[in-house]
Amino acid sequence: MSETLPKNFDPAQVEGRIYDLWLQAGAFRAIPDGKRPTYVVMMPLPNVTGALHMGHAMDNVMQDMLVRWHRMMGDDTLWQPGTDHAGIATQAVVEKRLKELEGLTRHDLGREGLVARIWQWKDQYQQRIVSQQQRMGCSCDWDRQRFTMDAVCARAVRHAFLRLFEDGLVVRGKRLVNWDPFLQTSISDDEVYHETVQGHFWYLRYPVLDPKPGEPSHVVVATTRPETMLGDTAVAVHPDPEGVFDRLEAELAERAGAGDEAARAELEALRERRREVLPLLVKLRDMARDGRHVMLPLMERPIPLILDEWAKPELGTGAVKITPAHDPNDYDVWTRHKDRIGIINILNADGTIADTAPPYAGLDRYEARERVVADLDAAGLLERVEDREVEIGHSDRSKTPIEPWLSDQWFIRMGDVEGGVVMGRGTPREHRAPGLVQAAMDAVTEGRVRIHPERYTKTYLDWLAEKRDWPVSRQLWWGHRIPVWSLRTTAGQVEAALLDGVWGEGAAVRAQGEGFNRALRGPEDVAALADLGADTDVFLDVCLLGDGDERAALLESRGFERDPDVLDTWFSSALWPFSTLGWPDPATAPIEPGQAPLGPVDGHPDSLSTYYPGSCLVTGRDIITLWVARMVLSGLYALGDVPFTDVFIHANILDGKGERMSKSKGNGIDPVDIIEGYGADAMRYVLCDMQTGTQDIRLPVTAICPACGHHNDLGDTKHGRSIFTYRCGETVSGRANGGCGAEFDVLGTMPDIPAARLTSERFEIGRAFATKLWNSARFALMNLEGMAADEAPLDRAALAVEDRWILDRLDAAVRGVRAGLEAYDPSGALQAARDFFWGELCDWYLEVIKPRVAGGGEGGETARRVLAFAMDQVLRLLHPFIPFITEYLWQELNRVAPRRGLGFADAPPSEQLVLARWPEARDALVDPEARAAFADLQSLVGALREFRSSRNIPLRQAVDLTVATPRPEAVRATGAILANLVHVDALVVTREARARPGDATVVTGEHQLIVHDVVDVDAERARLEAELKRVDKEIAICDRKLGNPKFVERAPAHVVQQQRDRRAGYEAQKQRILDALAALAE
RNA sequence: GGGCGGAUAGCUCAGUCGGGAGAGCAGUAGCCUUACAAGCUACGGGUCGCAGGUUCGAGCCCUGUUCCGCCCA
Repeated sequence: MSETLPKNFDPAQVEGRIYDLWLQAGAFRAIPDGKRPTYVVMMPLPNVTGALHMGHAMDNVMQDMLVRWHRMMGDDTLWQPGTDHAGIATQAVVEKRLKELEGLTRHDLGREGLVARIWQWKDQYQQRIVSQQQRMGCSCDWDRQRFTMDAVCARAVRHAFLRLFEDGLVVRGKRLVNWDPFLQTSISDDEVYHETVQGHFWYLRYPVLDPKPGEPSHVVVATTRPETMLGDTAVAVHPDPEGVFDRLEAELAERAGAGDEAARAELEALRERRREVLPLLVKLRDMARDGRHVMLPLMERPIPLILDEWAKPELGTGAVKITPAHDPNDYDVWTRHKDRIGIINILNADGTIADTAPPYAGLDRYEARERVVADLDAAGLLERVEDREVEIGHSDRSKTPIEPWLSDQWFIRMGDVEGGVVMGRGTPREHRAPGLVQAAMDAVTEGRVRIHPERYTKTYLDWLAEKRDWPVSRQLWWGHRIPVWSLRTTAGQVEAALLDGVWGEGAAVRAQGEGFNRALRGPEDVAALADLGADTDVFLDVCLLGDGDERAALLESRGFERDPDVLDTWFSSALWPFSTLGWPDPATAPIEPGQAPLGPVDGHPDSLSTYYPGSCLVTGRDIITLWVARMVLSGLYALGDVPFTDVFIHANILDGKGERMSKSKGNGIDPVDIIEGYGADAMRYVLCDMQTGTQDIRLPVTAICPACGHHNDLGDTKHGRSIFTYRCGETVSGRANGGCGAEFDVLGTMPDIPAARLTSERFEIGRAFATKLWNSARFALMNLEGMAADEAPLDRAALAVEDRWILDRLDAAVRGVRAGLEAYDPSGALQAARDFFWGELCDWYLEVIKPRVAGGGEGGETARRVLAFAMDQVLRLLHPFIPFITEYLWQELNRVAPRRGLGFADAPPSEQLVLARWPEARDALVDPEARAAFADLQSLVGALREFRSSRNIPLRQAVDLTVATPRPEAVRATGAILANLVHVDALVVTREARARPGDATVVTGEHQLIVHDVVDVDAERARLEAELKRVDKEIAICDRKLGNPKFVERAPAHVVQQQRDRRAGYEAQKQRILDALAALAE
């Protein structure tokens, strides 16, 4: 027996070599052949802000698992890699570094200079990301790598934008946006997070103008942001305060009547409040009806009292100040009262007060707040101040408070459009949909896109159902610049000459303004603008397709200006499933040298028609609204078809405390650290094993002290100077654990404190599994060395019962793995593979065949054939989960036993496992008889092991055994195995047997084992009596059920029968135990 | 405020059709049994969050409730 494998598996030794092998074999390349079914996964492009963390590792491993599985099933498989430019996030990171390292701002560098810097950053991180993915084993087609701002994607962006523009789906407008005064850009709702902070509620007194007798001298309004009063244009009260109180009281009374104590208390409070404020609110309502005004203090501006349901009689003072330009709700009020009230923007882009509020102009908003409060107080107009918790929206990008702000923005119309929207124009699938969002909703409700787990369908539909317009402009320099040239003018000044030379292919012209948005297709449409009235404000907007279009210069010479903004990153991400494939024309896609061609080549069809629509999108649930929905509607709009048929939502990665893992929180683990500590396969194994479909994944984080190497559980380690540093060995729980006391940092950004590597001991499970696989393969290879190279069909009649059994179990595993993968249940799939490999192949089959393979002869040869086959199948089944070690062992197996088919079950050879055929379920392997025989054997072995253990009889000490069983032939057939596994000397198998003095009796299932000459009467009696008690308990449970007439009457017959059989079995066991006790007494 | 998840062994999690609660890790005891001590064998360990209900029978179905997490407003 020669050693064919090193004794220990060293992942670092093999992973790089194996990955190179795959690359050299071109195993990951997608080459359209127009024949095989395709399987396409579009990588949720990681952004180039920074390196990948475990969350990305999860996402990538799930994709690789699916992709490798489908590749082995013979599909023409494409896993499309790439990265995202992530507008705000990346620009913010680069700007921050610029400031920190060089003390420069973006304005010092200028637009081009900053963008050049960001490209450098992108190059660096893209490389890092790709290397991380390769370390994980990702089987992407690297020859097709894309970046959302590369030439291929940029062209798609321009085409998509132009088409939307032509269709009137790109609209400009002043809208209230979430403004980040720090980054000076608007951000989407998705980029805002809310934080509850201690704030105040200021009660302000606005003097009533010319109060009549009986009227109040002031109206009191409450606000959490007093500086916004500078932009107030009205005070609103409810049009029917009595009605509101009546309705609320009725509701509460009903709940109180039903015994709800809280409702009773609320009702009391409400009645009290009604007595206090209702008369005043009624008076104010009447004053509002009368068209009365109040004086806005400090600004000395009269503003009207208006009636609007937004004013809640039950809240605050019942009267509410209206600041349309700085509050979304007030903005809505304004839209309802446009004719009577104004809208005044009091903030500059940087968060200082604008010159629309002269006394405070130039002050920062927070300084202004203090001044306004002080001035009101001095004027006797500050009634009181309450402490109060307030929710403040923060920018996820800059972590600073955002302001609702009125600004010029571009939007994509998401809702239904009169006449509908043409989807997939110019494609065979061209059709009309009511609107973009509706199309995306229909795709899911009609099952053309299926979301797994299914419950996330609701998340998707609920979000889309709001049909909100999509704000797509970002006041940034990094991104796809909006290709629109605009001229602000009036209808009377528009002349056709302005657009001379602009009409034609690749350009679209629209005129937009208050209440209109017209397509201009030629000079006659320009002339028709006259009907708007000469003084009407008009934006002439020209969208150009080409980057180098000389019409741009022409327009600029006529006073048009290019929009300075860039598109929201998600705009280009939404096109990812087809922009990467060369849409709109793969044949002319501007790919880089060395990349896979996208157009038709040598009779191969083009990539776009081959790989669109794709198959599965794999991502986390937070991306459902941001991205999945937008990809679906973009795909439908551009190509008339969905971008994928399935969406697999996987778990998020949390730390030991259940907090989401992230680099910036200091609990983020770099997958490369795990790979270096445990191996890529170990990492992948654990991630797959923990992906169960319901739970997020908790990984207790361990920091390795850079000073002494001690492992610190971050959930139980004391902080150092900051929340990102810890002290080695100092525990919160007070447990001493032998650390060195040195302080370390977990972010890697503290200049004077060494950084700790973060890891998680949870991955030991994966390493243990890899080791087990390694060792079992070593055993197999040792025994297979010198095996015949031919593949003559194996004589089925020569199969031993254990051979038939293991093949039966293998077939069950093949079915189980497939079922798990098909159900997007990686944990279940892996469990099926593991239970077979470890629990059946290693624990039983390998042990059982040892004497056969050692002894040689025909039986040994058969065992070797079955062993080779089983290992072959195990490696295939495990490959999608743990690709490196399986591929390595496959190479070894190929060397030692190149042919592994059995004749009645084939194992098609393949040089590389990555391209080997996936095992199919085979009815020929199903063998219930062998399964039953082996179940008996396992039961007997288990019983004897337990007996040996309880009586401290070591395995080296042989025993003589008589087995009494209702199936003596079957048990006799496995007798040699039994004897070998549990060291039995003389074995007798009969139908009935009686213990002799000095014997011990063990009862298991239907069998009775009599172990001879192991005299220890007291121990034996104690053991039997314990057994008797246990069996009596079981009988009692059965009796309780069977004694219940309702059970016997109503439960299904088979359940009742099962209970009776069970009772009979225990009764028989009891009798044997009693006999044994009696024999003991003799 | 609305929606979705979770709560099962010390820890991390499974639990399919409603019909005797499982795995891994940790723990205890014993094993260098000719692949594997990162292993093998055996054992101990559970009021299935709480309260009701449906049912012959509930971890599973229904209602309510507490706590935790996420999403939306």
